[in-house]
Amino acid sequence: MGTSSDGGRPWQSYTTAYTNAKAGMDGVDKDKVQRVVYEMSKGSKYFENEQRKEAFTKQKVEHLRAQVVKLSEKDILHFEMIANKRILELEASRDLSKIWLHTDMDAFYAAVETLENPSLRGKPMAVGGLSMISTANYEARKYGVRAAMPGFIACKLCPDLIFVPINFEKYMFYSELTRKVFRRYDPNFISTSLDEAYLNITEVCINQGMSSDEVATELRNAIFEETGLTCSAGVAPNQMLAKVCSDINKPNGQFILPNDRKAVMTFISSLPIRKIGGIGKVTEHVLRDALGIKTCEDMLQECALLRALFSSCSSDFFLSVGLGLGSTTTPKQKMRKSISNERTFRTTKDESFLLQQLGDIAEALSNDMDKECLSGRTLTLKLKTASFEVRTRAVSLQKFIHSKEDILQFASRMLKAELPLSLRLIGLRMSHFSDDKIGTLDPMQKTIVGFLSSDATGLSAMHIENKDRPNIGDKVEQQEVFDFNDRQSMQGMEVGLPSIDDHSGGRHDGRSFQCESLQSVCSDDADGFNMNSSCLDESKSSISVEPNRSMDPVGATSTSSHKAGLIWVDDYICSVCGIELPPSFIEERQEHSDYHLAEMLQEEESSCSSGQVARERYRFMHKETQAGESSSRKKKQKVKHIPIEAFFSKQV
DNA sequence: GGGCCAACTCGAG
DNA sequence: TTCCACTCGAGTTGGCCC
Repeated sequence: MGTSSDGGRPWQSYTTAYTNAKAGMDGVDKDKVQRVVYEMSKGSKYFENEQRKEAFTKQKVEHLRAQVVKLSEKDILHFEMIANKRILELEASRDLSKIWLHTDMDAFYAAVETLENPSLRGKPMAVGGLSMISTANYEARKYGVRAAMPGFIACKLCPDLIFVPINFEKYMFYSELTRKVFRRYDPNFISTSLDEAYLNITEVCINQGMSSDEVATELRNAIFEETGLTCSAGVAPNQMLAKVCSDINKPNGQFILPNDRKAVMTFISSLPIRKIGGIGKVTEHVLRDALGIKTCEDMLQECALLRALFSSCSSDFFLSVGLGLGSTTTPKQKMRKSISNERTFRTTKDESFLLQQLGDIAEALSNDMDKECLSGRTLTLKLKTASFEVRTRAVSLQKFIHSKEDILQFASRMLKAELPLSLRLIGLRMSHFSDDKIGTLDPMQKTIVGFLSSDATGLSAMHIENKDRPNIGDKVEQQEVFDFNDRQSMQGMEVGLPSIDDHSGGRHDGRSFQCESLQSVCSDDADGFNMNSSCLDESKSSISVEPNRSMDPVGATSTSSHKAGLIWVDDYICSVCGIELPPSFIEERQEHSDYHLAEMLQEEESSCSSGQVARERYRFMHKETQAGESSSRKKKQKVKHIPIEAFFSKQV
């Protein structure tokens, strides 16, 4: 982003959610749009935050590249064999018997506003405000104006742009009209938003003796007659492809992909991965720059790398994309999982103002919950600082709440624990709803939180007011001493293979563990949060060691190889747990061996009366290898399995 | 080993 | 002059506990 390598055109590398092409933007001078966006953004806090985020993505890319370099030819062949086997399995699951139709209303909000106010017709118009645009009509898109773009930037691109405020009631009314039409074709249609839906039109095609092309035309005509609005449609053998197809002939058009394997594979071969739902800016960047994957076909070409570097569920998703596979079933009715309310305001550190905002948000959230008869027990506070850094703090309660008073009580505690802080956004989210809607069940009856808590008011997992000593639940306070960005930047790399970079003991919770153990190690210090680093390192393993005991390193090493009994079956598979690691991943294999050694020592410890020898041996080995922290990750990877249908948002 | 938890990222519309 | 939203779902992690 704006480096010396950009040839004096730094805006070309500044990409946002709104600098990519969208329907109706084919003739737009992309370079000009990017330059304007860049010029209006550079130097701002927002811009700086975007730079930080991009730096983290680049770290991910570099990490993956390093892993690729380490793979030997033998490794590649090995993973290619596994990937090819998986491709055959996925291919066998291909279902070409269903016909799915995806509809997408054309510039929905803008079209509704124009329908109700015809004087807007033919003029560039956007729904939203100076801070953010929700959608823009096709006249505005010719200037590069589009959804998710700040209004003040849109004004620069199109000085004559007309702004219309959002009116959700109107959009919901028209959305319901479209749904009445959808029901005629598929009573169980899947609505993904006010203006999009998936319909299984298999039966309609068979029963009415119509082609999918004819059904799509008829449906679009019906929607126009009922609403006066146009929409686009895509037809394909599955939902993923139908969604891609509906974008091809936008606006007011349709595209039919036949239920034929050859047609699907031809269609998918040159399709950019960014067109696939679930692959966004970050994933595209990582796959392109680390593995050279640009099209869906590339996913199959690089199947060995995908299998080697990502978890099985991630690589399954990528391979499915390469094969043009997607969901062909209608899921059961989904229940709401959370409800939230947030608002942005002018950056301030005025405590009374922030608490006033919090009260308003709590009231709005409570009203929204009452409308849906919801009552929840997990309350999450979201904060956005002046530098656009987002923080969240959550509390799980002993009772289900929904009233403004209850919400505000717990939200205020969390907010006050963070102040003083300069903020630009506050949000509240409620989750873990009661089954009986607004109810009085005791949710903590079988949970450990209630066991830990002595707080009769309901605050259990947090101990905000207790600043005197560290506590397992003191996540809010411990956050203060932890640079979460550093940790988070590496988080996405920990897929498929254990990370060699992370010996820190984990994230915030890892630190909280360290702080807790310091209570015994550094008991002289009244304030558990001001430990120096050496003290933290010392406490890492949370073991107190008697100084006079000694350990024979040779003996310890031989125990490692002998008693853990770890061999690599077929050069790749751990004989103890079955996890797969290529021979060239020397450090990772060493970590893995250490993990099993630690396991073995733990067993030894439990059968030994004092356990001291085993602990010291472990401590010695741990220090020698600088490893052992990623062991639980390996365990998780081994057992984790997510069905392909459920995996529609990837993790990288 | 598995469920739960808190804090976080990513993506969508 | 104005200066980058809001809502929701789904995934990850390490730690805790039974």
